[in-house]
Amino acid sequence: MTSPESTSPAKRESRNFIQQIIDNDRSSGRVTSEIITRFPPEPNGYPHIGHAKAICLNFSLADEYQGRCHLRFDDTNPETEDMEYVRAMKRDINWLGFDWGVHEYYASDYFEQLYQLAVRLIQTNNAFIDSQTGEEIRTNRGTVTVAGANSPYRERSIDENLALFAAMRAGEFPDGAHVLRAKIDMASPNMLMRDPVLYRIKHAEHYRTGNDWPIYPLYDFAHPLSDAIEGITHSLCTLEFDVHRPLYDWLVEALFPTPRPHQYESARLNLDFTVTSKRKLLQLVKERHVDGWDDPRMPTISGMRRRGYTAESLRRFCDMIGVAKADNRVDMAMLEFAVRDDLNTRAPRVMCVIEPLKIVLTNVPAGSVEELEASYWPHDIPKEGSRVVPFTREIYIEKSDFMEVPSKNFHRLSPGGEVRLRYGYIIRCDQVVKDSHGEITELLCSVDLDTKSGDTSSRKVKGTVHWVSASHGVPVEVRLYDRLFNVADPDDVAEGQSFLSHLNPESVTIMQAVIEPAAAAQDALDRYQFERQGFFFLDPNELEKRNRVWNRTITLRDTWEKPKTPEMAPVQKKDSTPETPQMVRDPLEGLGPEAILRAEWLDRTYELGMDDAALLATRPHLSAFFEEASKSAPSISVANWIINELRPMLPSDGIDGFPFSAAQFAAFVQLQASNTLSGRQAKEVLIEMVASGESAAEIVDRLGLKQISDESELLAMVHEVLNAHPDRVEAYKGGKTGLIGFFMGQVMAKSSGAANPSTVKSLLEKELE
RNA sequence: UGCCCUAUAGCUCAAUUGGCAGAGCGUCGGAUUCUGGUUCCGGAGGUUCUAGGUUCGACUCCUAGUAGGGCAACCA
Repeated sequence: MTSPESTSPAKRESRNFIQQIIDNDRSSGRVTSEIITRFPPEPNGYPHIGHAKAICLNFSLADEYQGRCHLRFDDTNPETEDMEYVRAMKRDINWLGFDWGVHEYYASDYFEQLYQLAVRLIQTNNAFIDSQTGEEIRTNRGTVTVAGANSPYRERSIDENLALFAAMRAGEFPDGAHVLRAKIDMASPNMLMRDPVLYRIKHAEHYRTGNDWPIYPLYDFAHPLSDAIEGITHSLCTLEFDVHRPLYDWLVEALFPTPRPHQYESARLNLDFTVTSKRKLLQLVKERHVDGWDDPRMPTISGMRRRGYTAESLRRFCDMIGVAKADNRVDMAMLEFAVRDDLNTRAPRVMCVIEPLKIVLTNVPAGSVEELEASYWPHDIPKEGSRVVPFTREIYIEKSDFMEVPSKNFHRLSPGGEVRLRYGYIIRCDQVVKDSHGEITELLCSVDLDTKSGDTSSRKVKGTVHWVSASHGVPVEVRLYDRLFNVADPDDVAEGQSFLSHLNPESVTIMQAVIEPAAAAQDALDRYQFERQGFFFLDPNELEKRNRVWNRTITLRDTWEKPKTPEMAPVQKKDSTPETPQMVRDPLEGLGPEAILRAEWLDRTYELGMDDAALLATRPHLSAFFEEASKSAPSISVANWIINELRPMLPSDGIDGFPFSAAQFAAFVQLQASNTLSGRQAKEVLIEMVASGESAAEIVDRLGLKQISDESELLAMVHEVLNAHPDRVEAYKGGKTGLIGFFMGQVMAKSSGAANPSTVKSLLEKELE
């Protein structure tokens, strides 16, 4: 600790809250085995970007800790599930680049085991067969504000329950006749704990177990127990399952020994301009608003793959957005960045004109074909390879690269203007040819033959455009995709409206383009950047039908002439709504008459202030302790220490008693009030007192604690700290006075918290003059 | 109206657990460029939801509020 370098350790890589939990579990010994996570989809739909987040989370975490991640299909509902979805899920996880190895599981494989666990729950009187109708169960569950009522069948004998459950399993009852319920608490404020249903009768064919089972477990039963069966250590799910956690723990604790799995919840992903609810995606497909689950506009993994997104970019995106518990809505720009960044170094460049405008190069002889060499890669990407581009008298350029009346800053072609043909020559527009309607049909241009590409002495022009030979170019279909919805949050709709009303009618545009021959050849790749246009991917579905159709994966970033939104000028500050002036709150509000009297008395007698007085007045166990301790220590200090420090250390607010007497506590407060201990040391002592019940004096003695107030001793430390950080001293003198906190922290650390802070502060201020 | 979760830059997240409020994306400006791409450099952007309190020091602890989200399927 003496070397100055050691005081500024390399900045630690930031850890999300789940990584922190796992780190803790390992260092505290809660988990001694390897880390085992799981990804548990229900096979009832195609995986989408939200699944991708969960897949990346679970598999990456397992990878990071050299554990493993199971793939488990949560297939306990026979009515919605299908093998098709299992296949899609497995294919997409693999495509994303993750491998579950041999650890492929199905909740349906546990049906027998789960059944036996349910029997055990009945045997231990933790579950019963309820014969109420679904309607009755619902009404008797109560509401969020009123407690439910026990089922009349709740006290059936264990034997009767066992017999009934066996008969259910044997298929002797019709759907809905009985259910198995956990016996927990119909008055619980958590609705999930009001005797939740564990098993229901359902005579339905399951896609894997066929008609073997007339009863099926529910998620709340199957999920935690499947986790326990597989030895999952960390079971991650989305936020809305947080209310299920007590039930998860209840079941696992009732049926499994330690170590048990634990559930942790994080926020689901919301992405701008799209929807991810399974119901809505299904509706888009069924009502043919899109072309199927893998329509390139869909946020499904298969859709994004077909559009040309890469697995790497999706993984990168998931990494970028992180994991937290706050509801979120991720900016599309984040995804687009990840995609472009990956594609930039991955996709060779070719030229394709999407909206052709014919150009006749008047000084190029008809029939001449010059073969121009063109690199597949720009100068800044260290990859090799090139192709030949035919240059002929008639070529196409992009319609938008010509303006008859150029706007300011337009530096492409205009009458009399010049532009460079990429990999070719500089041309000048000599004449604009129009038809009888005044529509431009072609441009007559002349080539400056001294300006061939690669000629370093060649002069420079502002603009460079892509082009394709009219005679050698190949016609090809391209599909340009835009966002599926035209508002950021399609779910945000007025009463009676559907998210469909926000569908973007122009989310796809089909164009007949002309592409350079190299990219249309048999040995051409399936992914290119069309220069100045974007990244394109050969549609795999069309390719199977022997059609070459290019999907635009994403445009290039375009910083030219952004349409400025009208209200751009004054940056809208978020409304801080100071409309309602903060009311001066009465701390006594809501208190009973005797509590008010008591609070007023406490305030008067001890000069506590009404806030603290009210708090103590409503907590008799605290105020008794306070009054007793106040006999031998300053009352305000006692109150502050009780309210701010002691109380949060005690379980259930200290209502179950204190680990020491009020007199002992007073002695402790006195130690600090008399300046024997610094505030920091005092906190340390208090923690020890709560943990061990030792007296403050004993702890102070044992740990050798004593506040350092001696100025010369402190000054030495101050000098040491300042000398160790000349750069920061400089910064401080330059006006960065917030650094006083840094210096304070350094001195406090050096003295192990023993330094008298006010003395240190004044010394520091004096030294830094 | 009960219980639970959440709130830090425009967006998504950090802040070594009480000690310099930072990063990526976006945005704006400049340099480079035969892609208005890329790359490089720089700037702006903060009442850490609010109001009190504890502390030498609070995003972090205490009190009271506010706002958003979740929970009352025999779905997952």
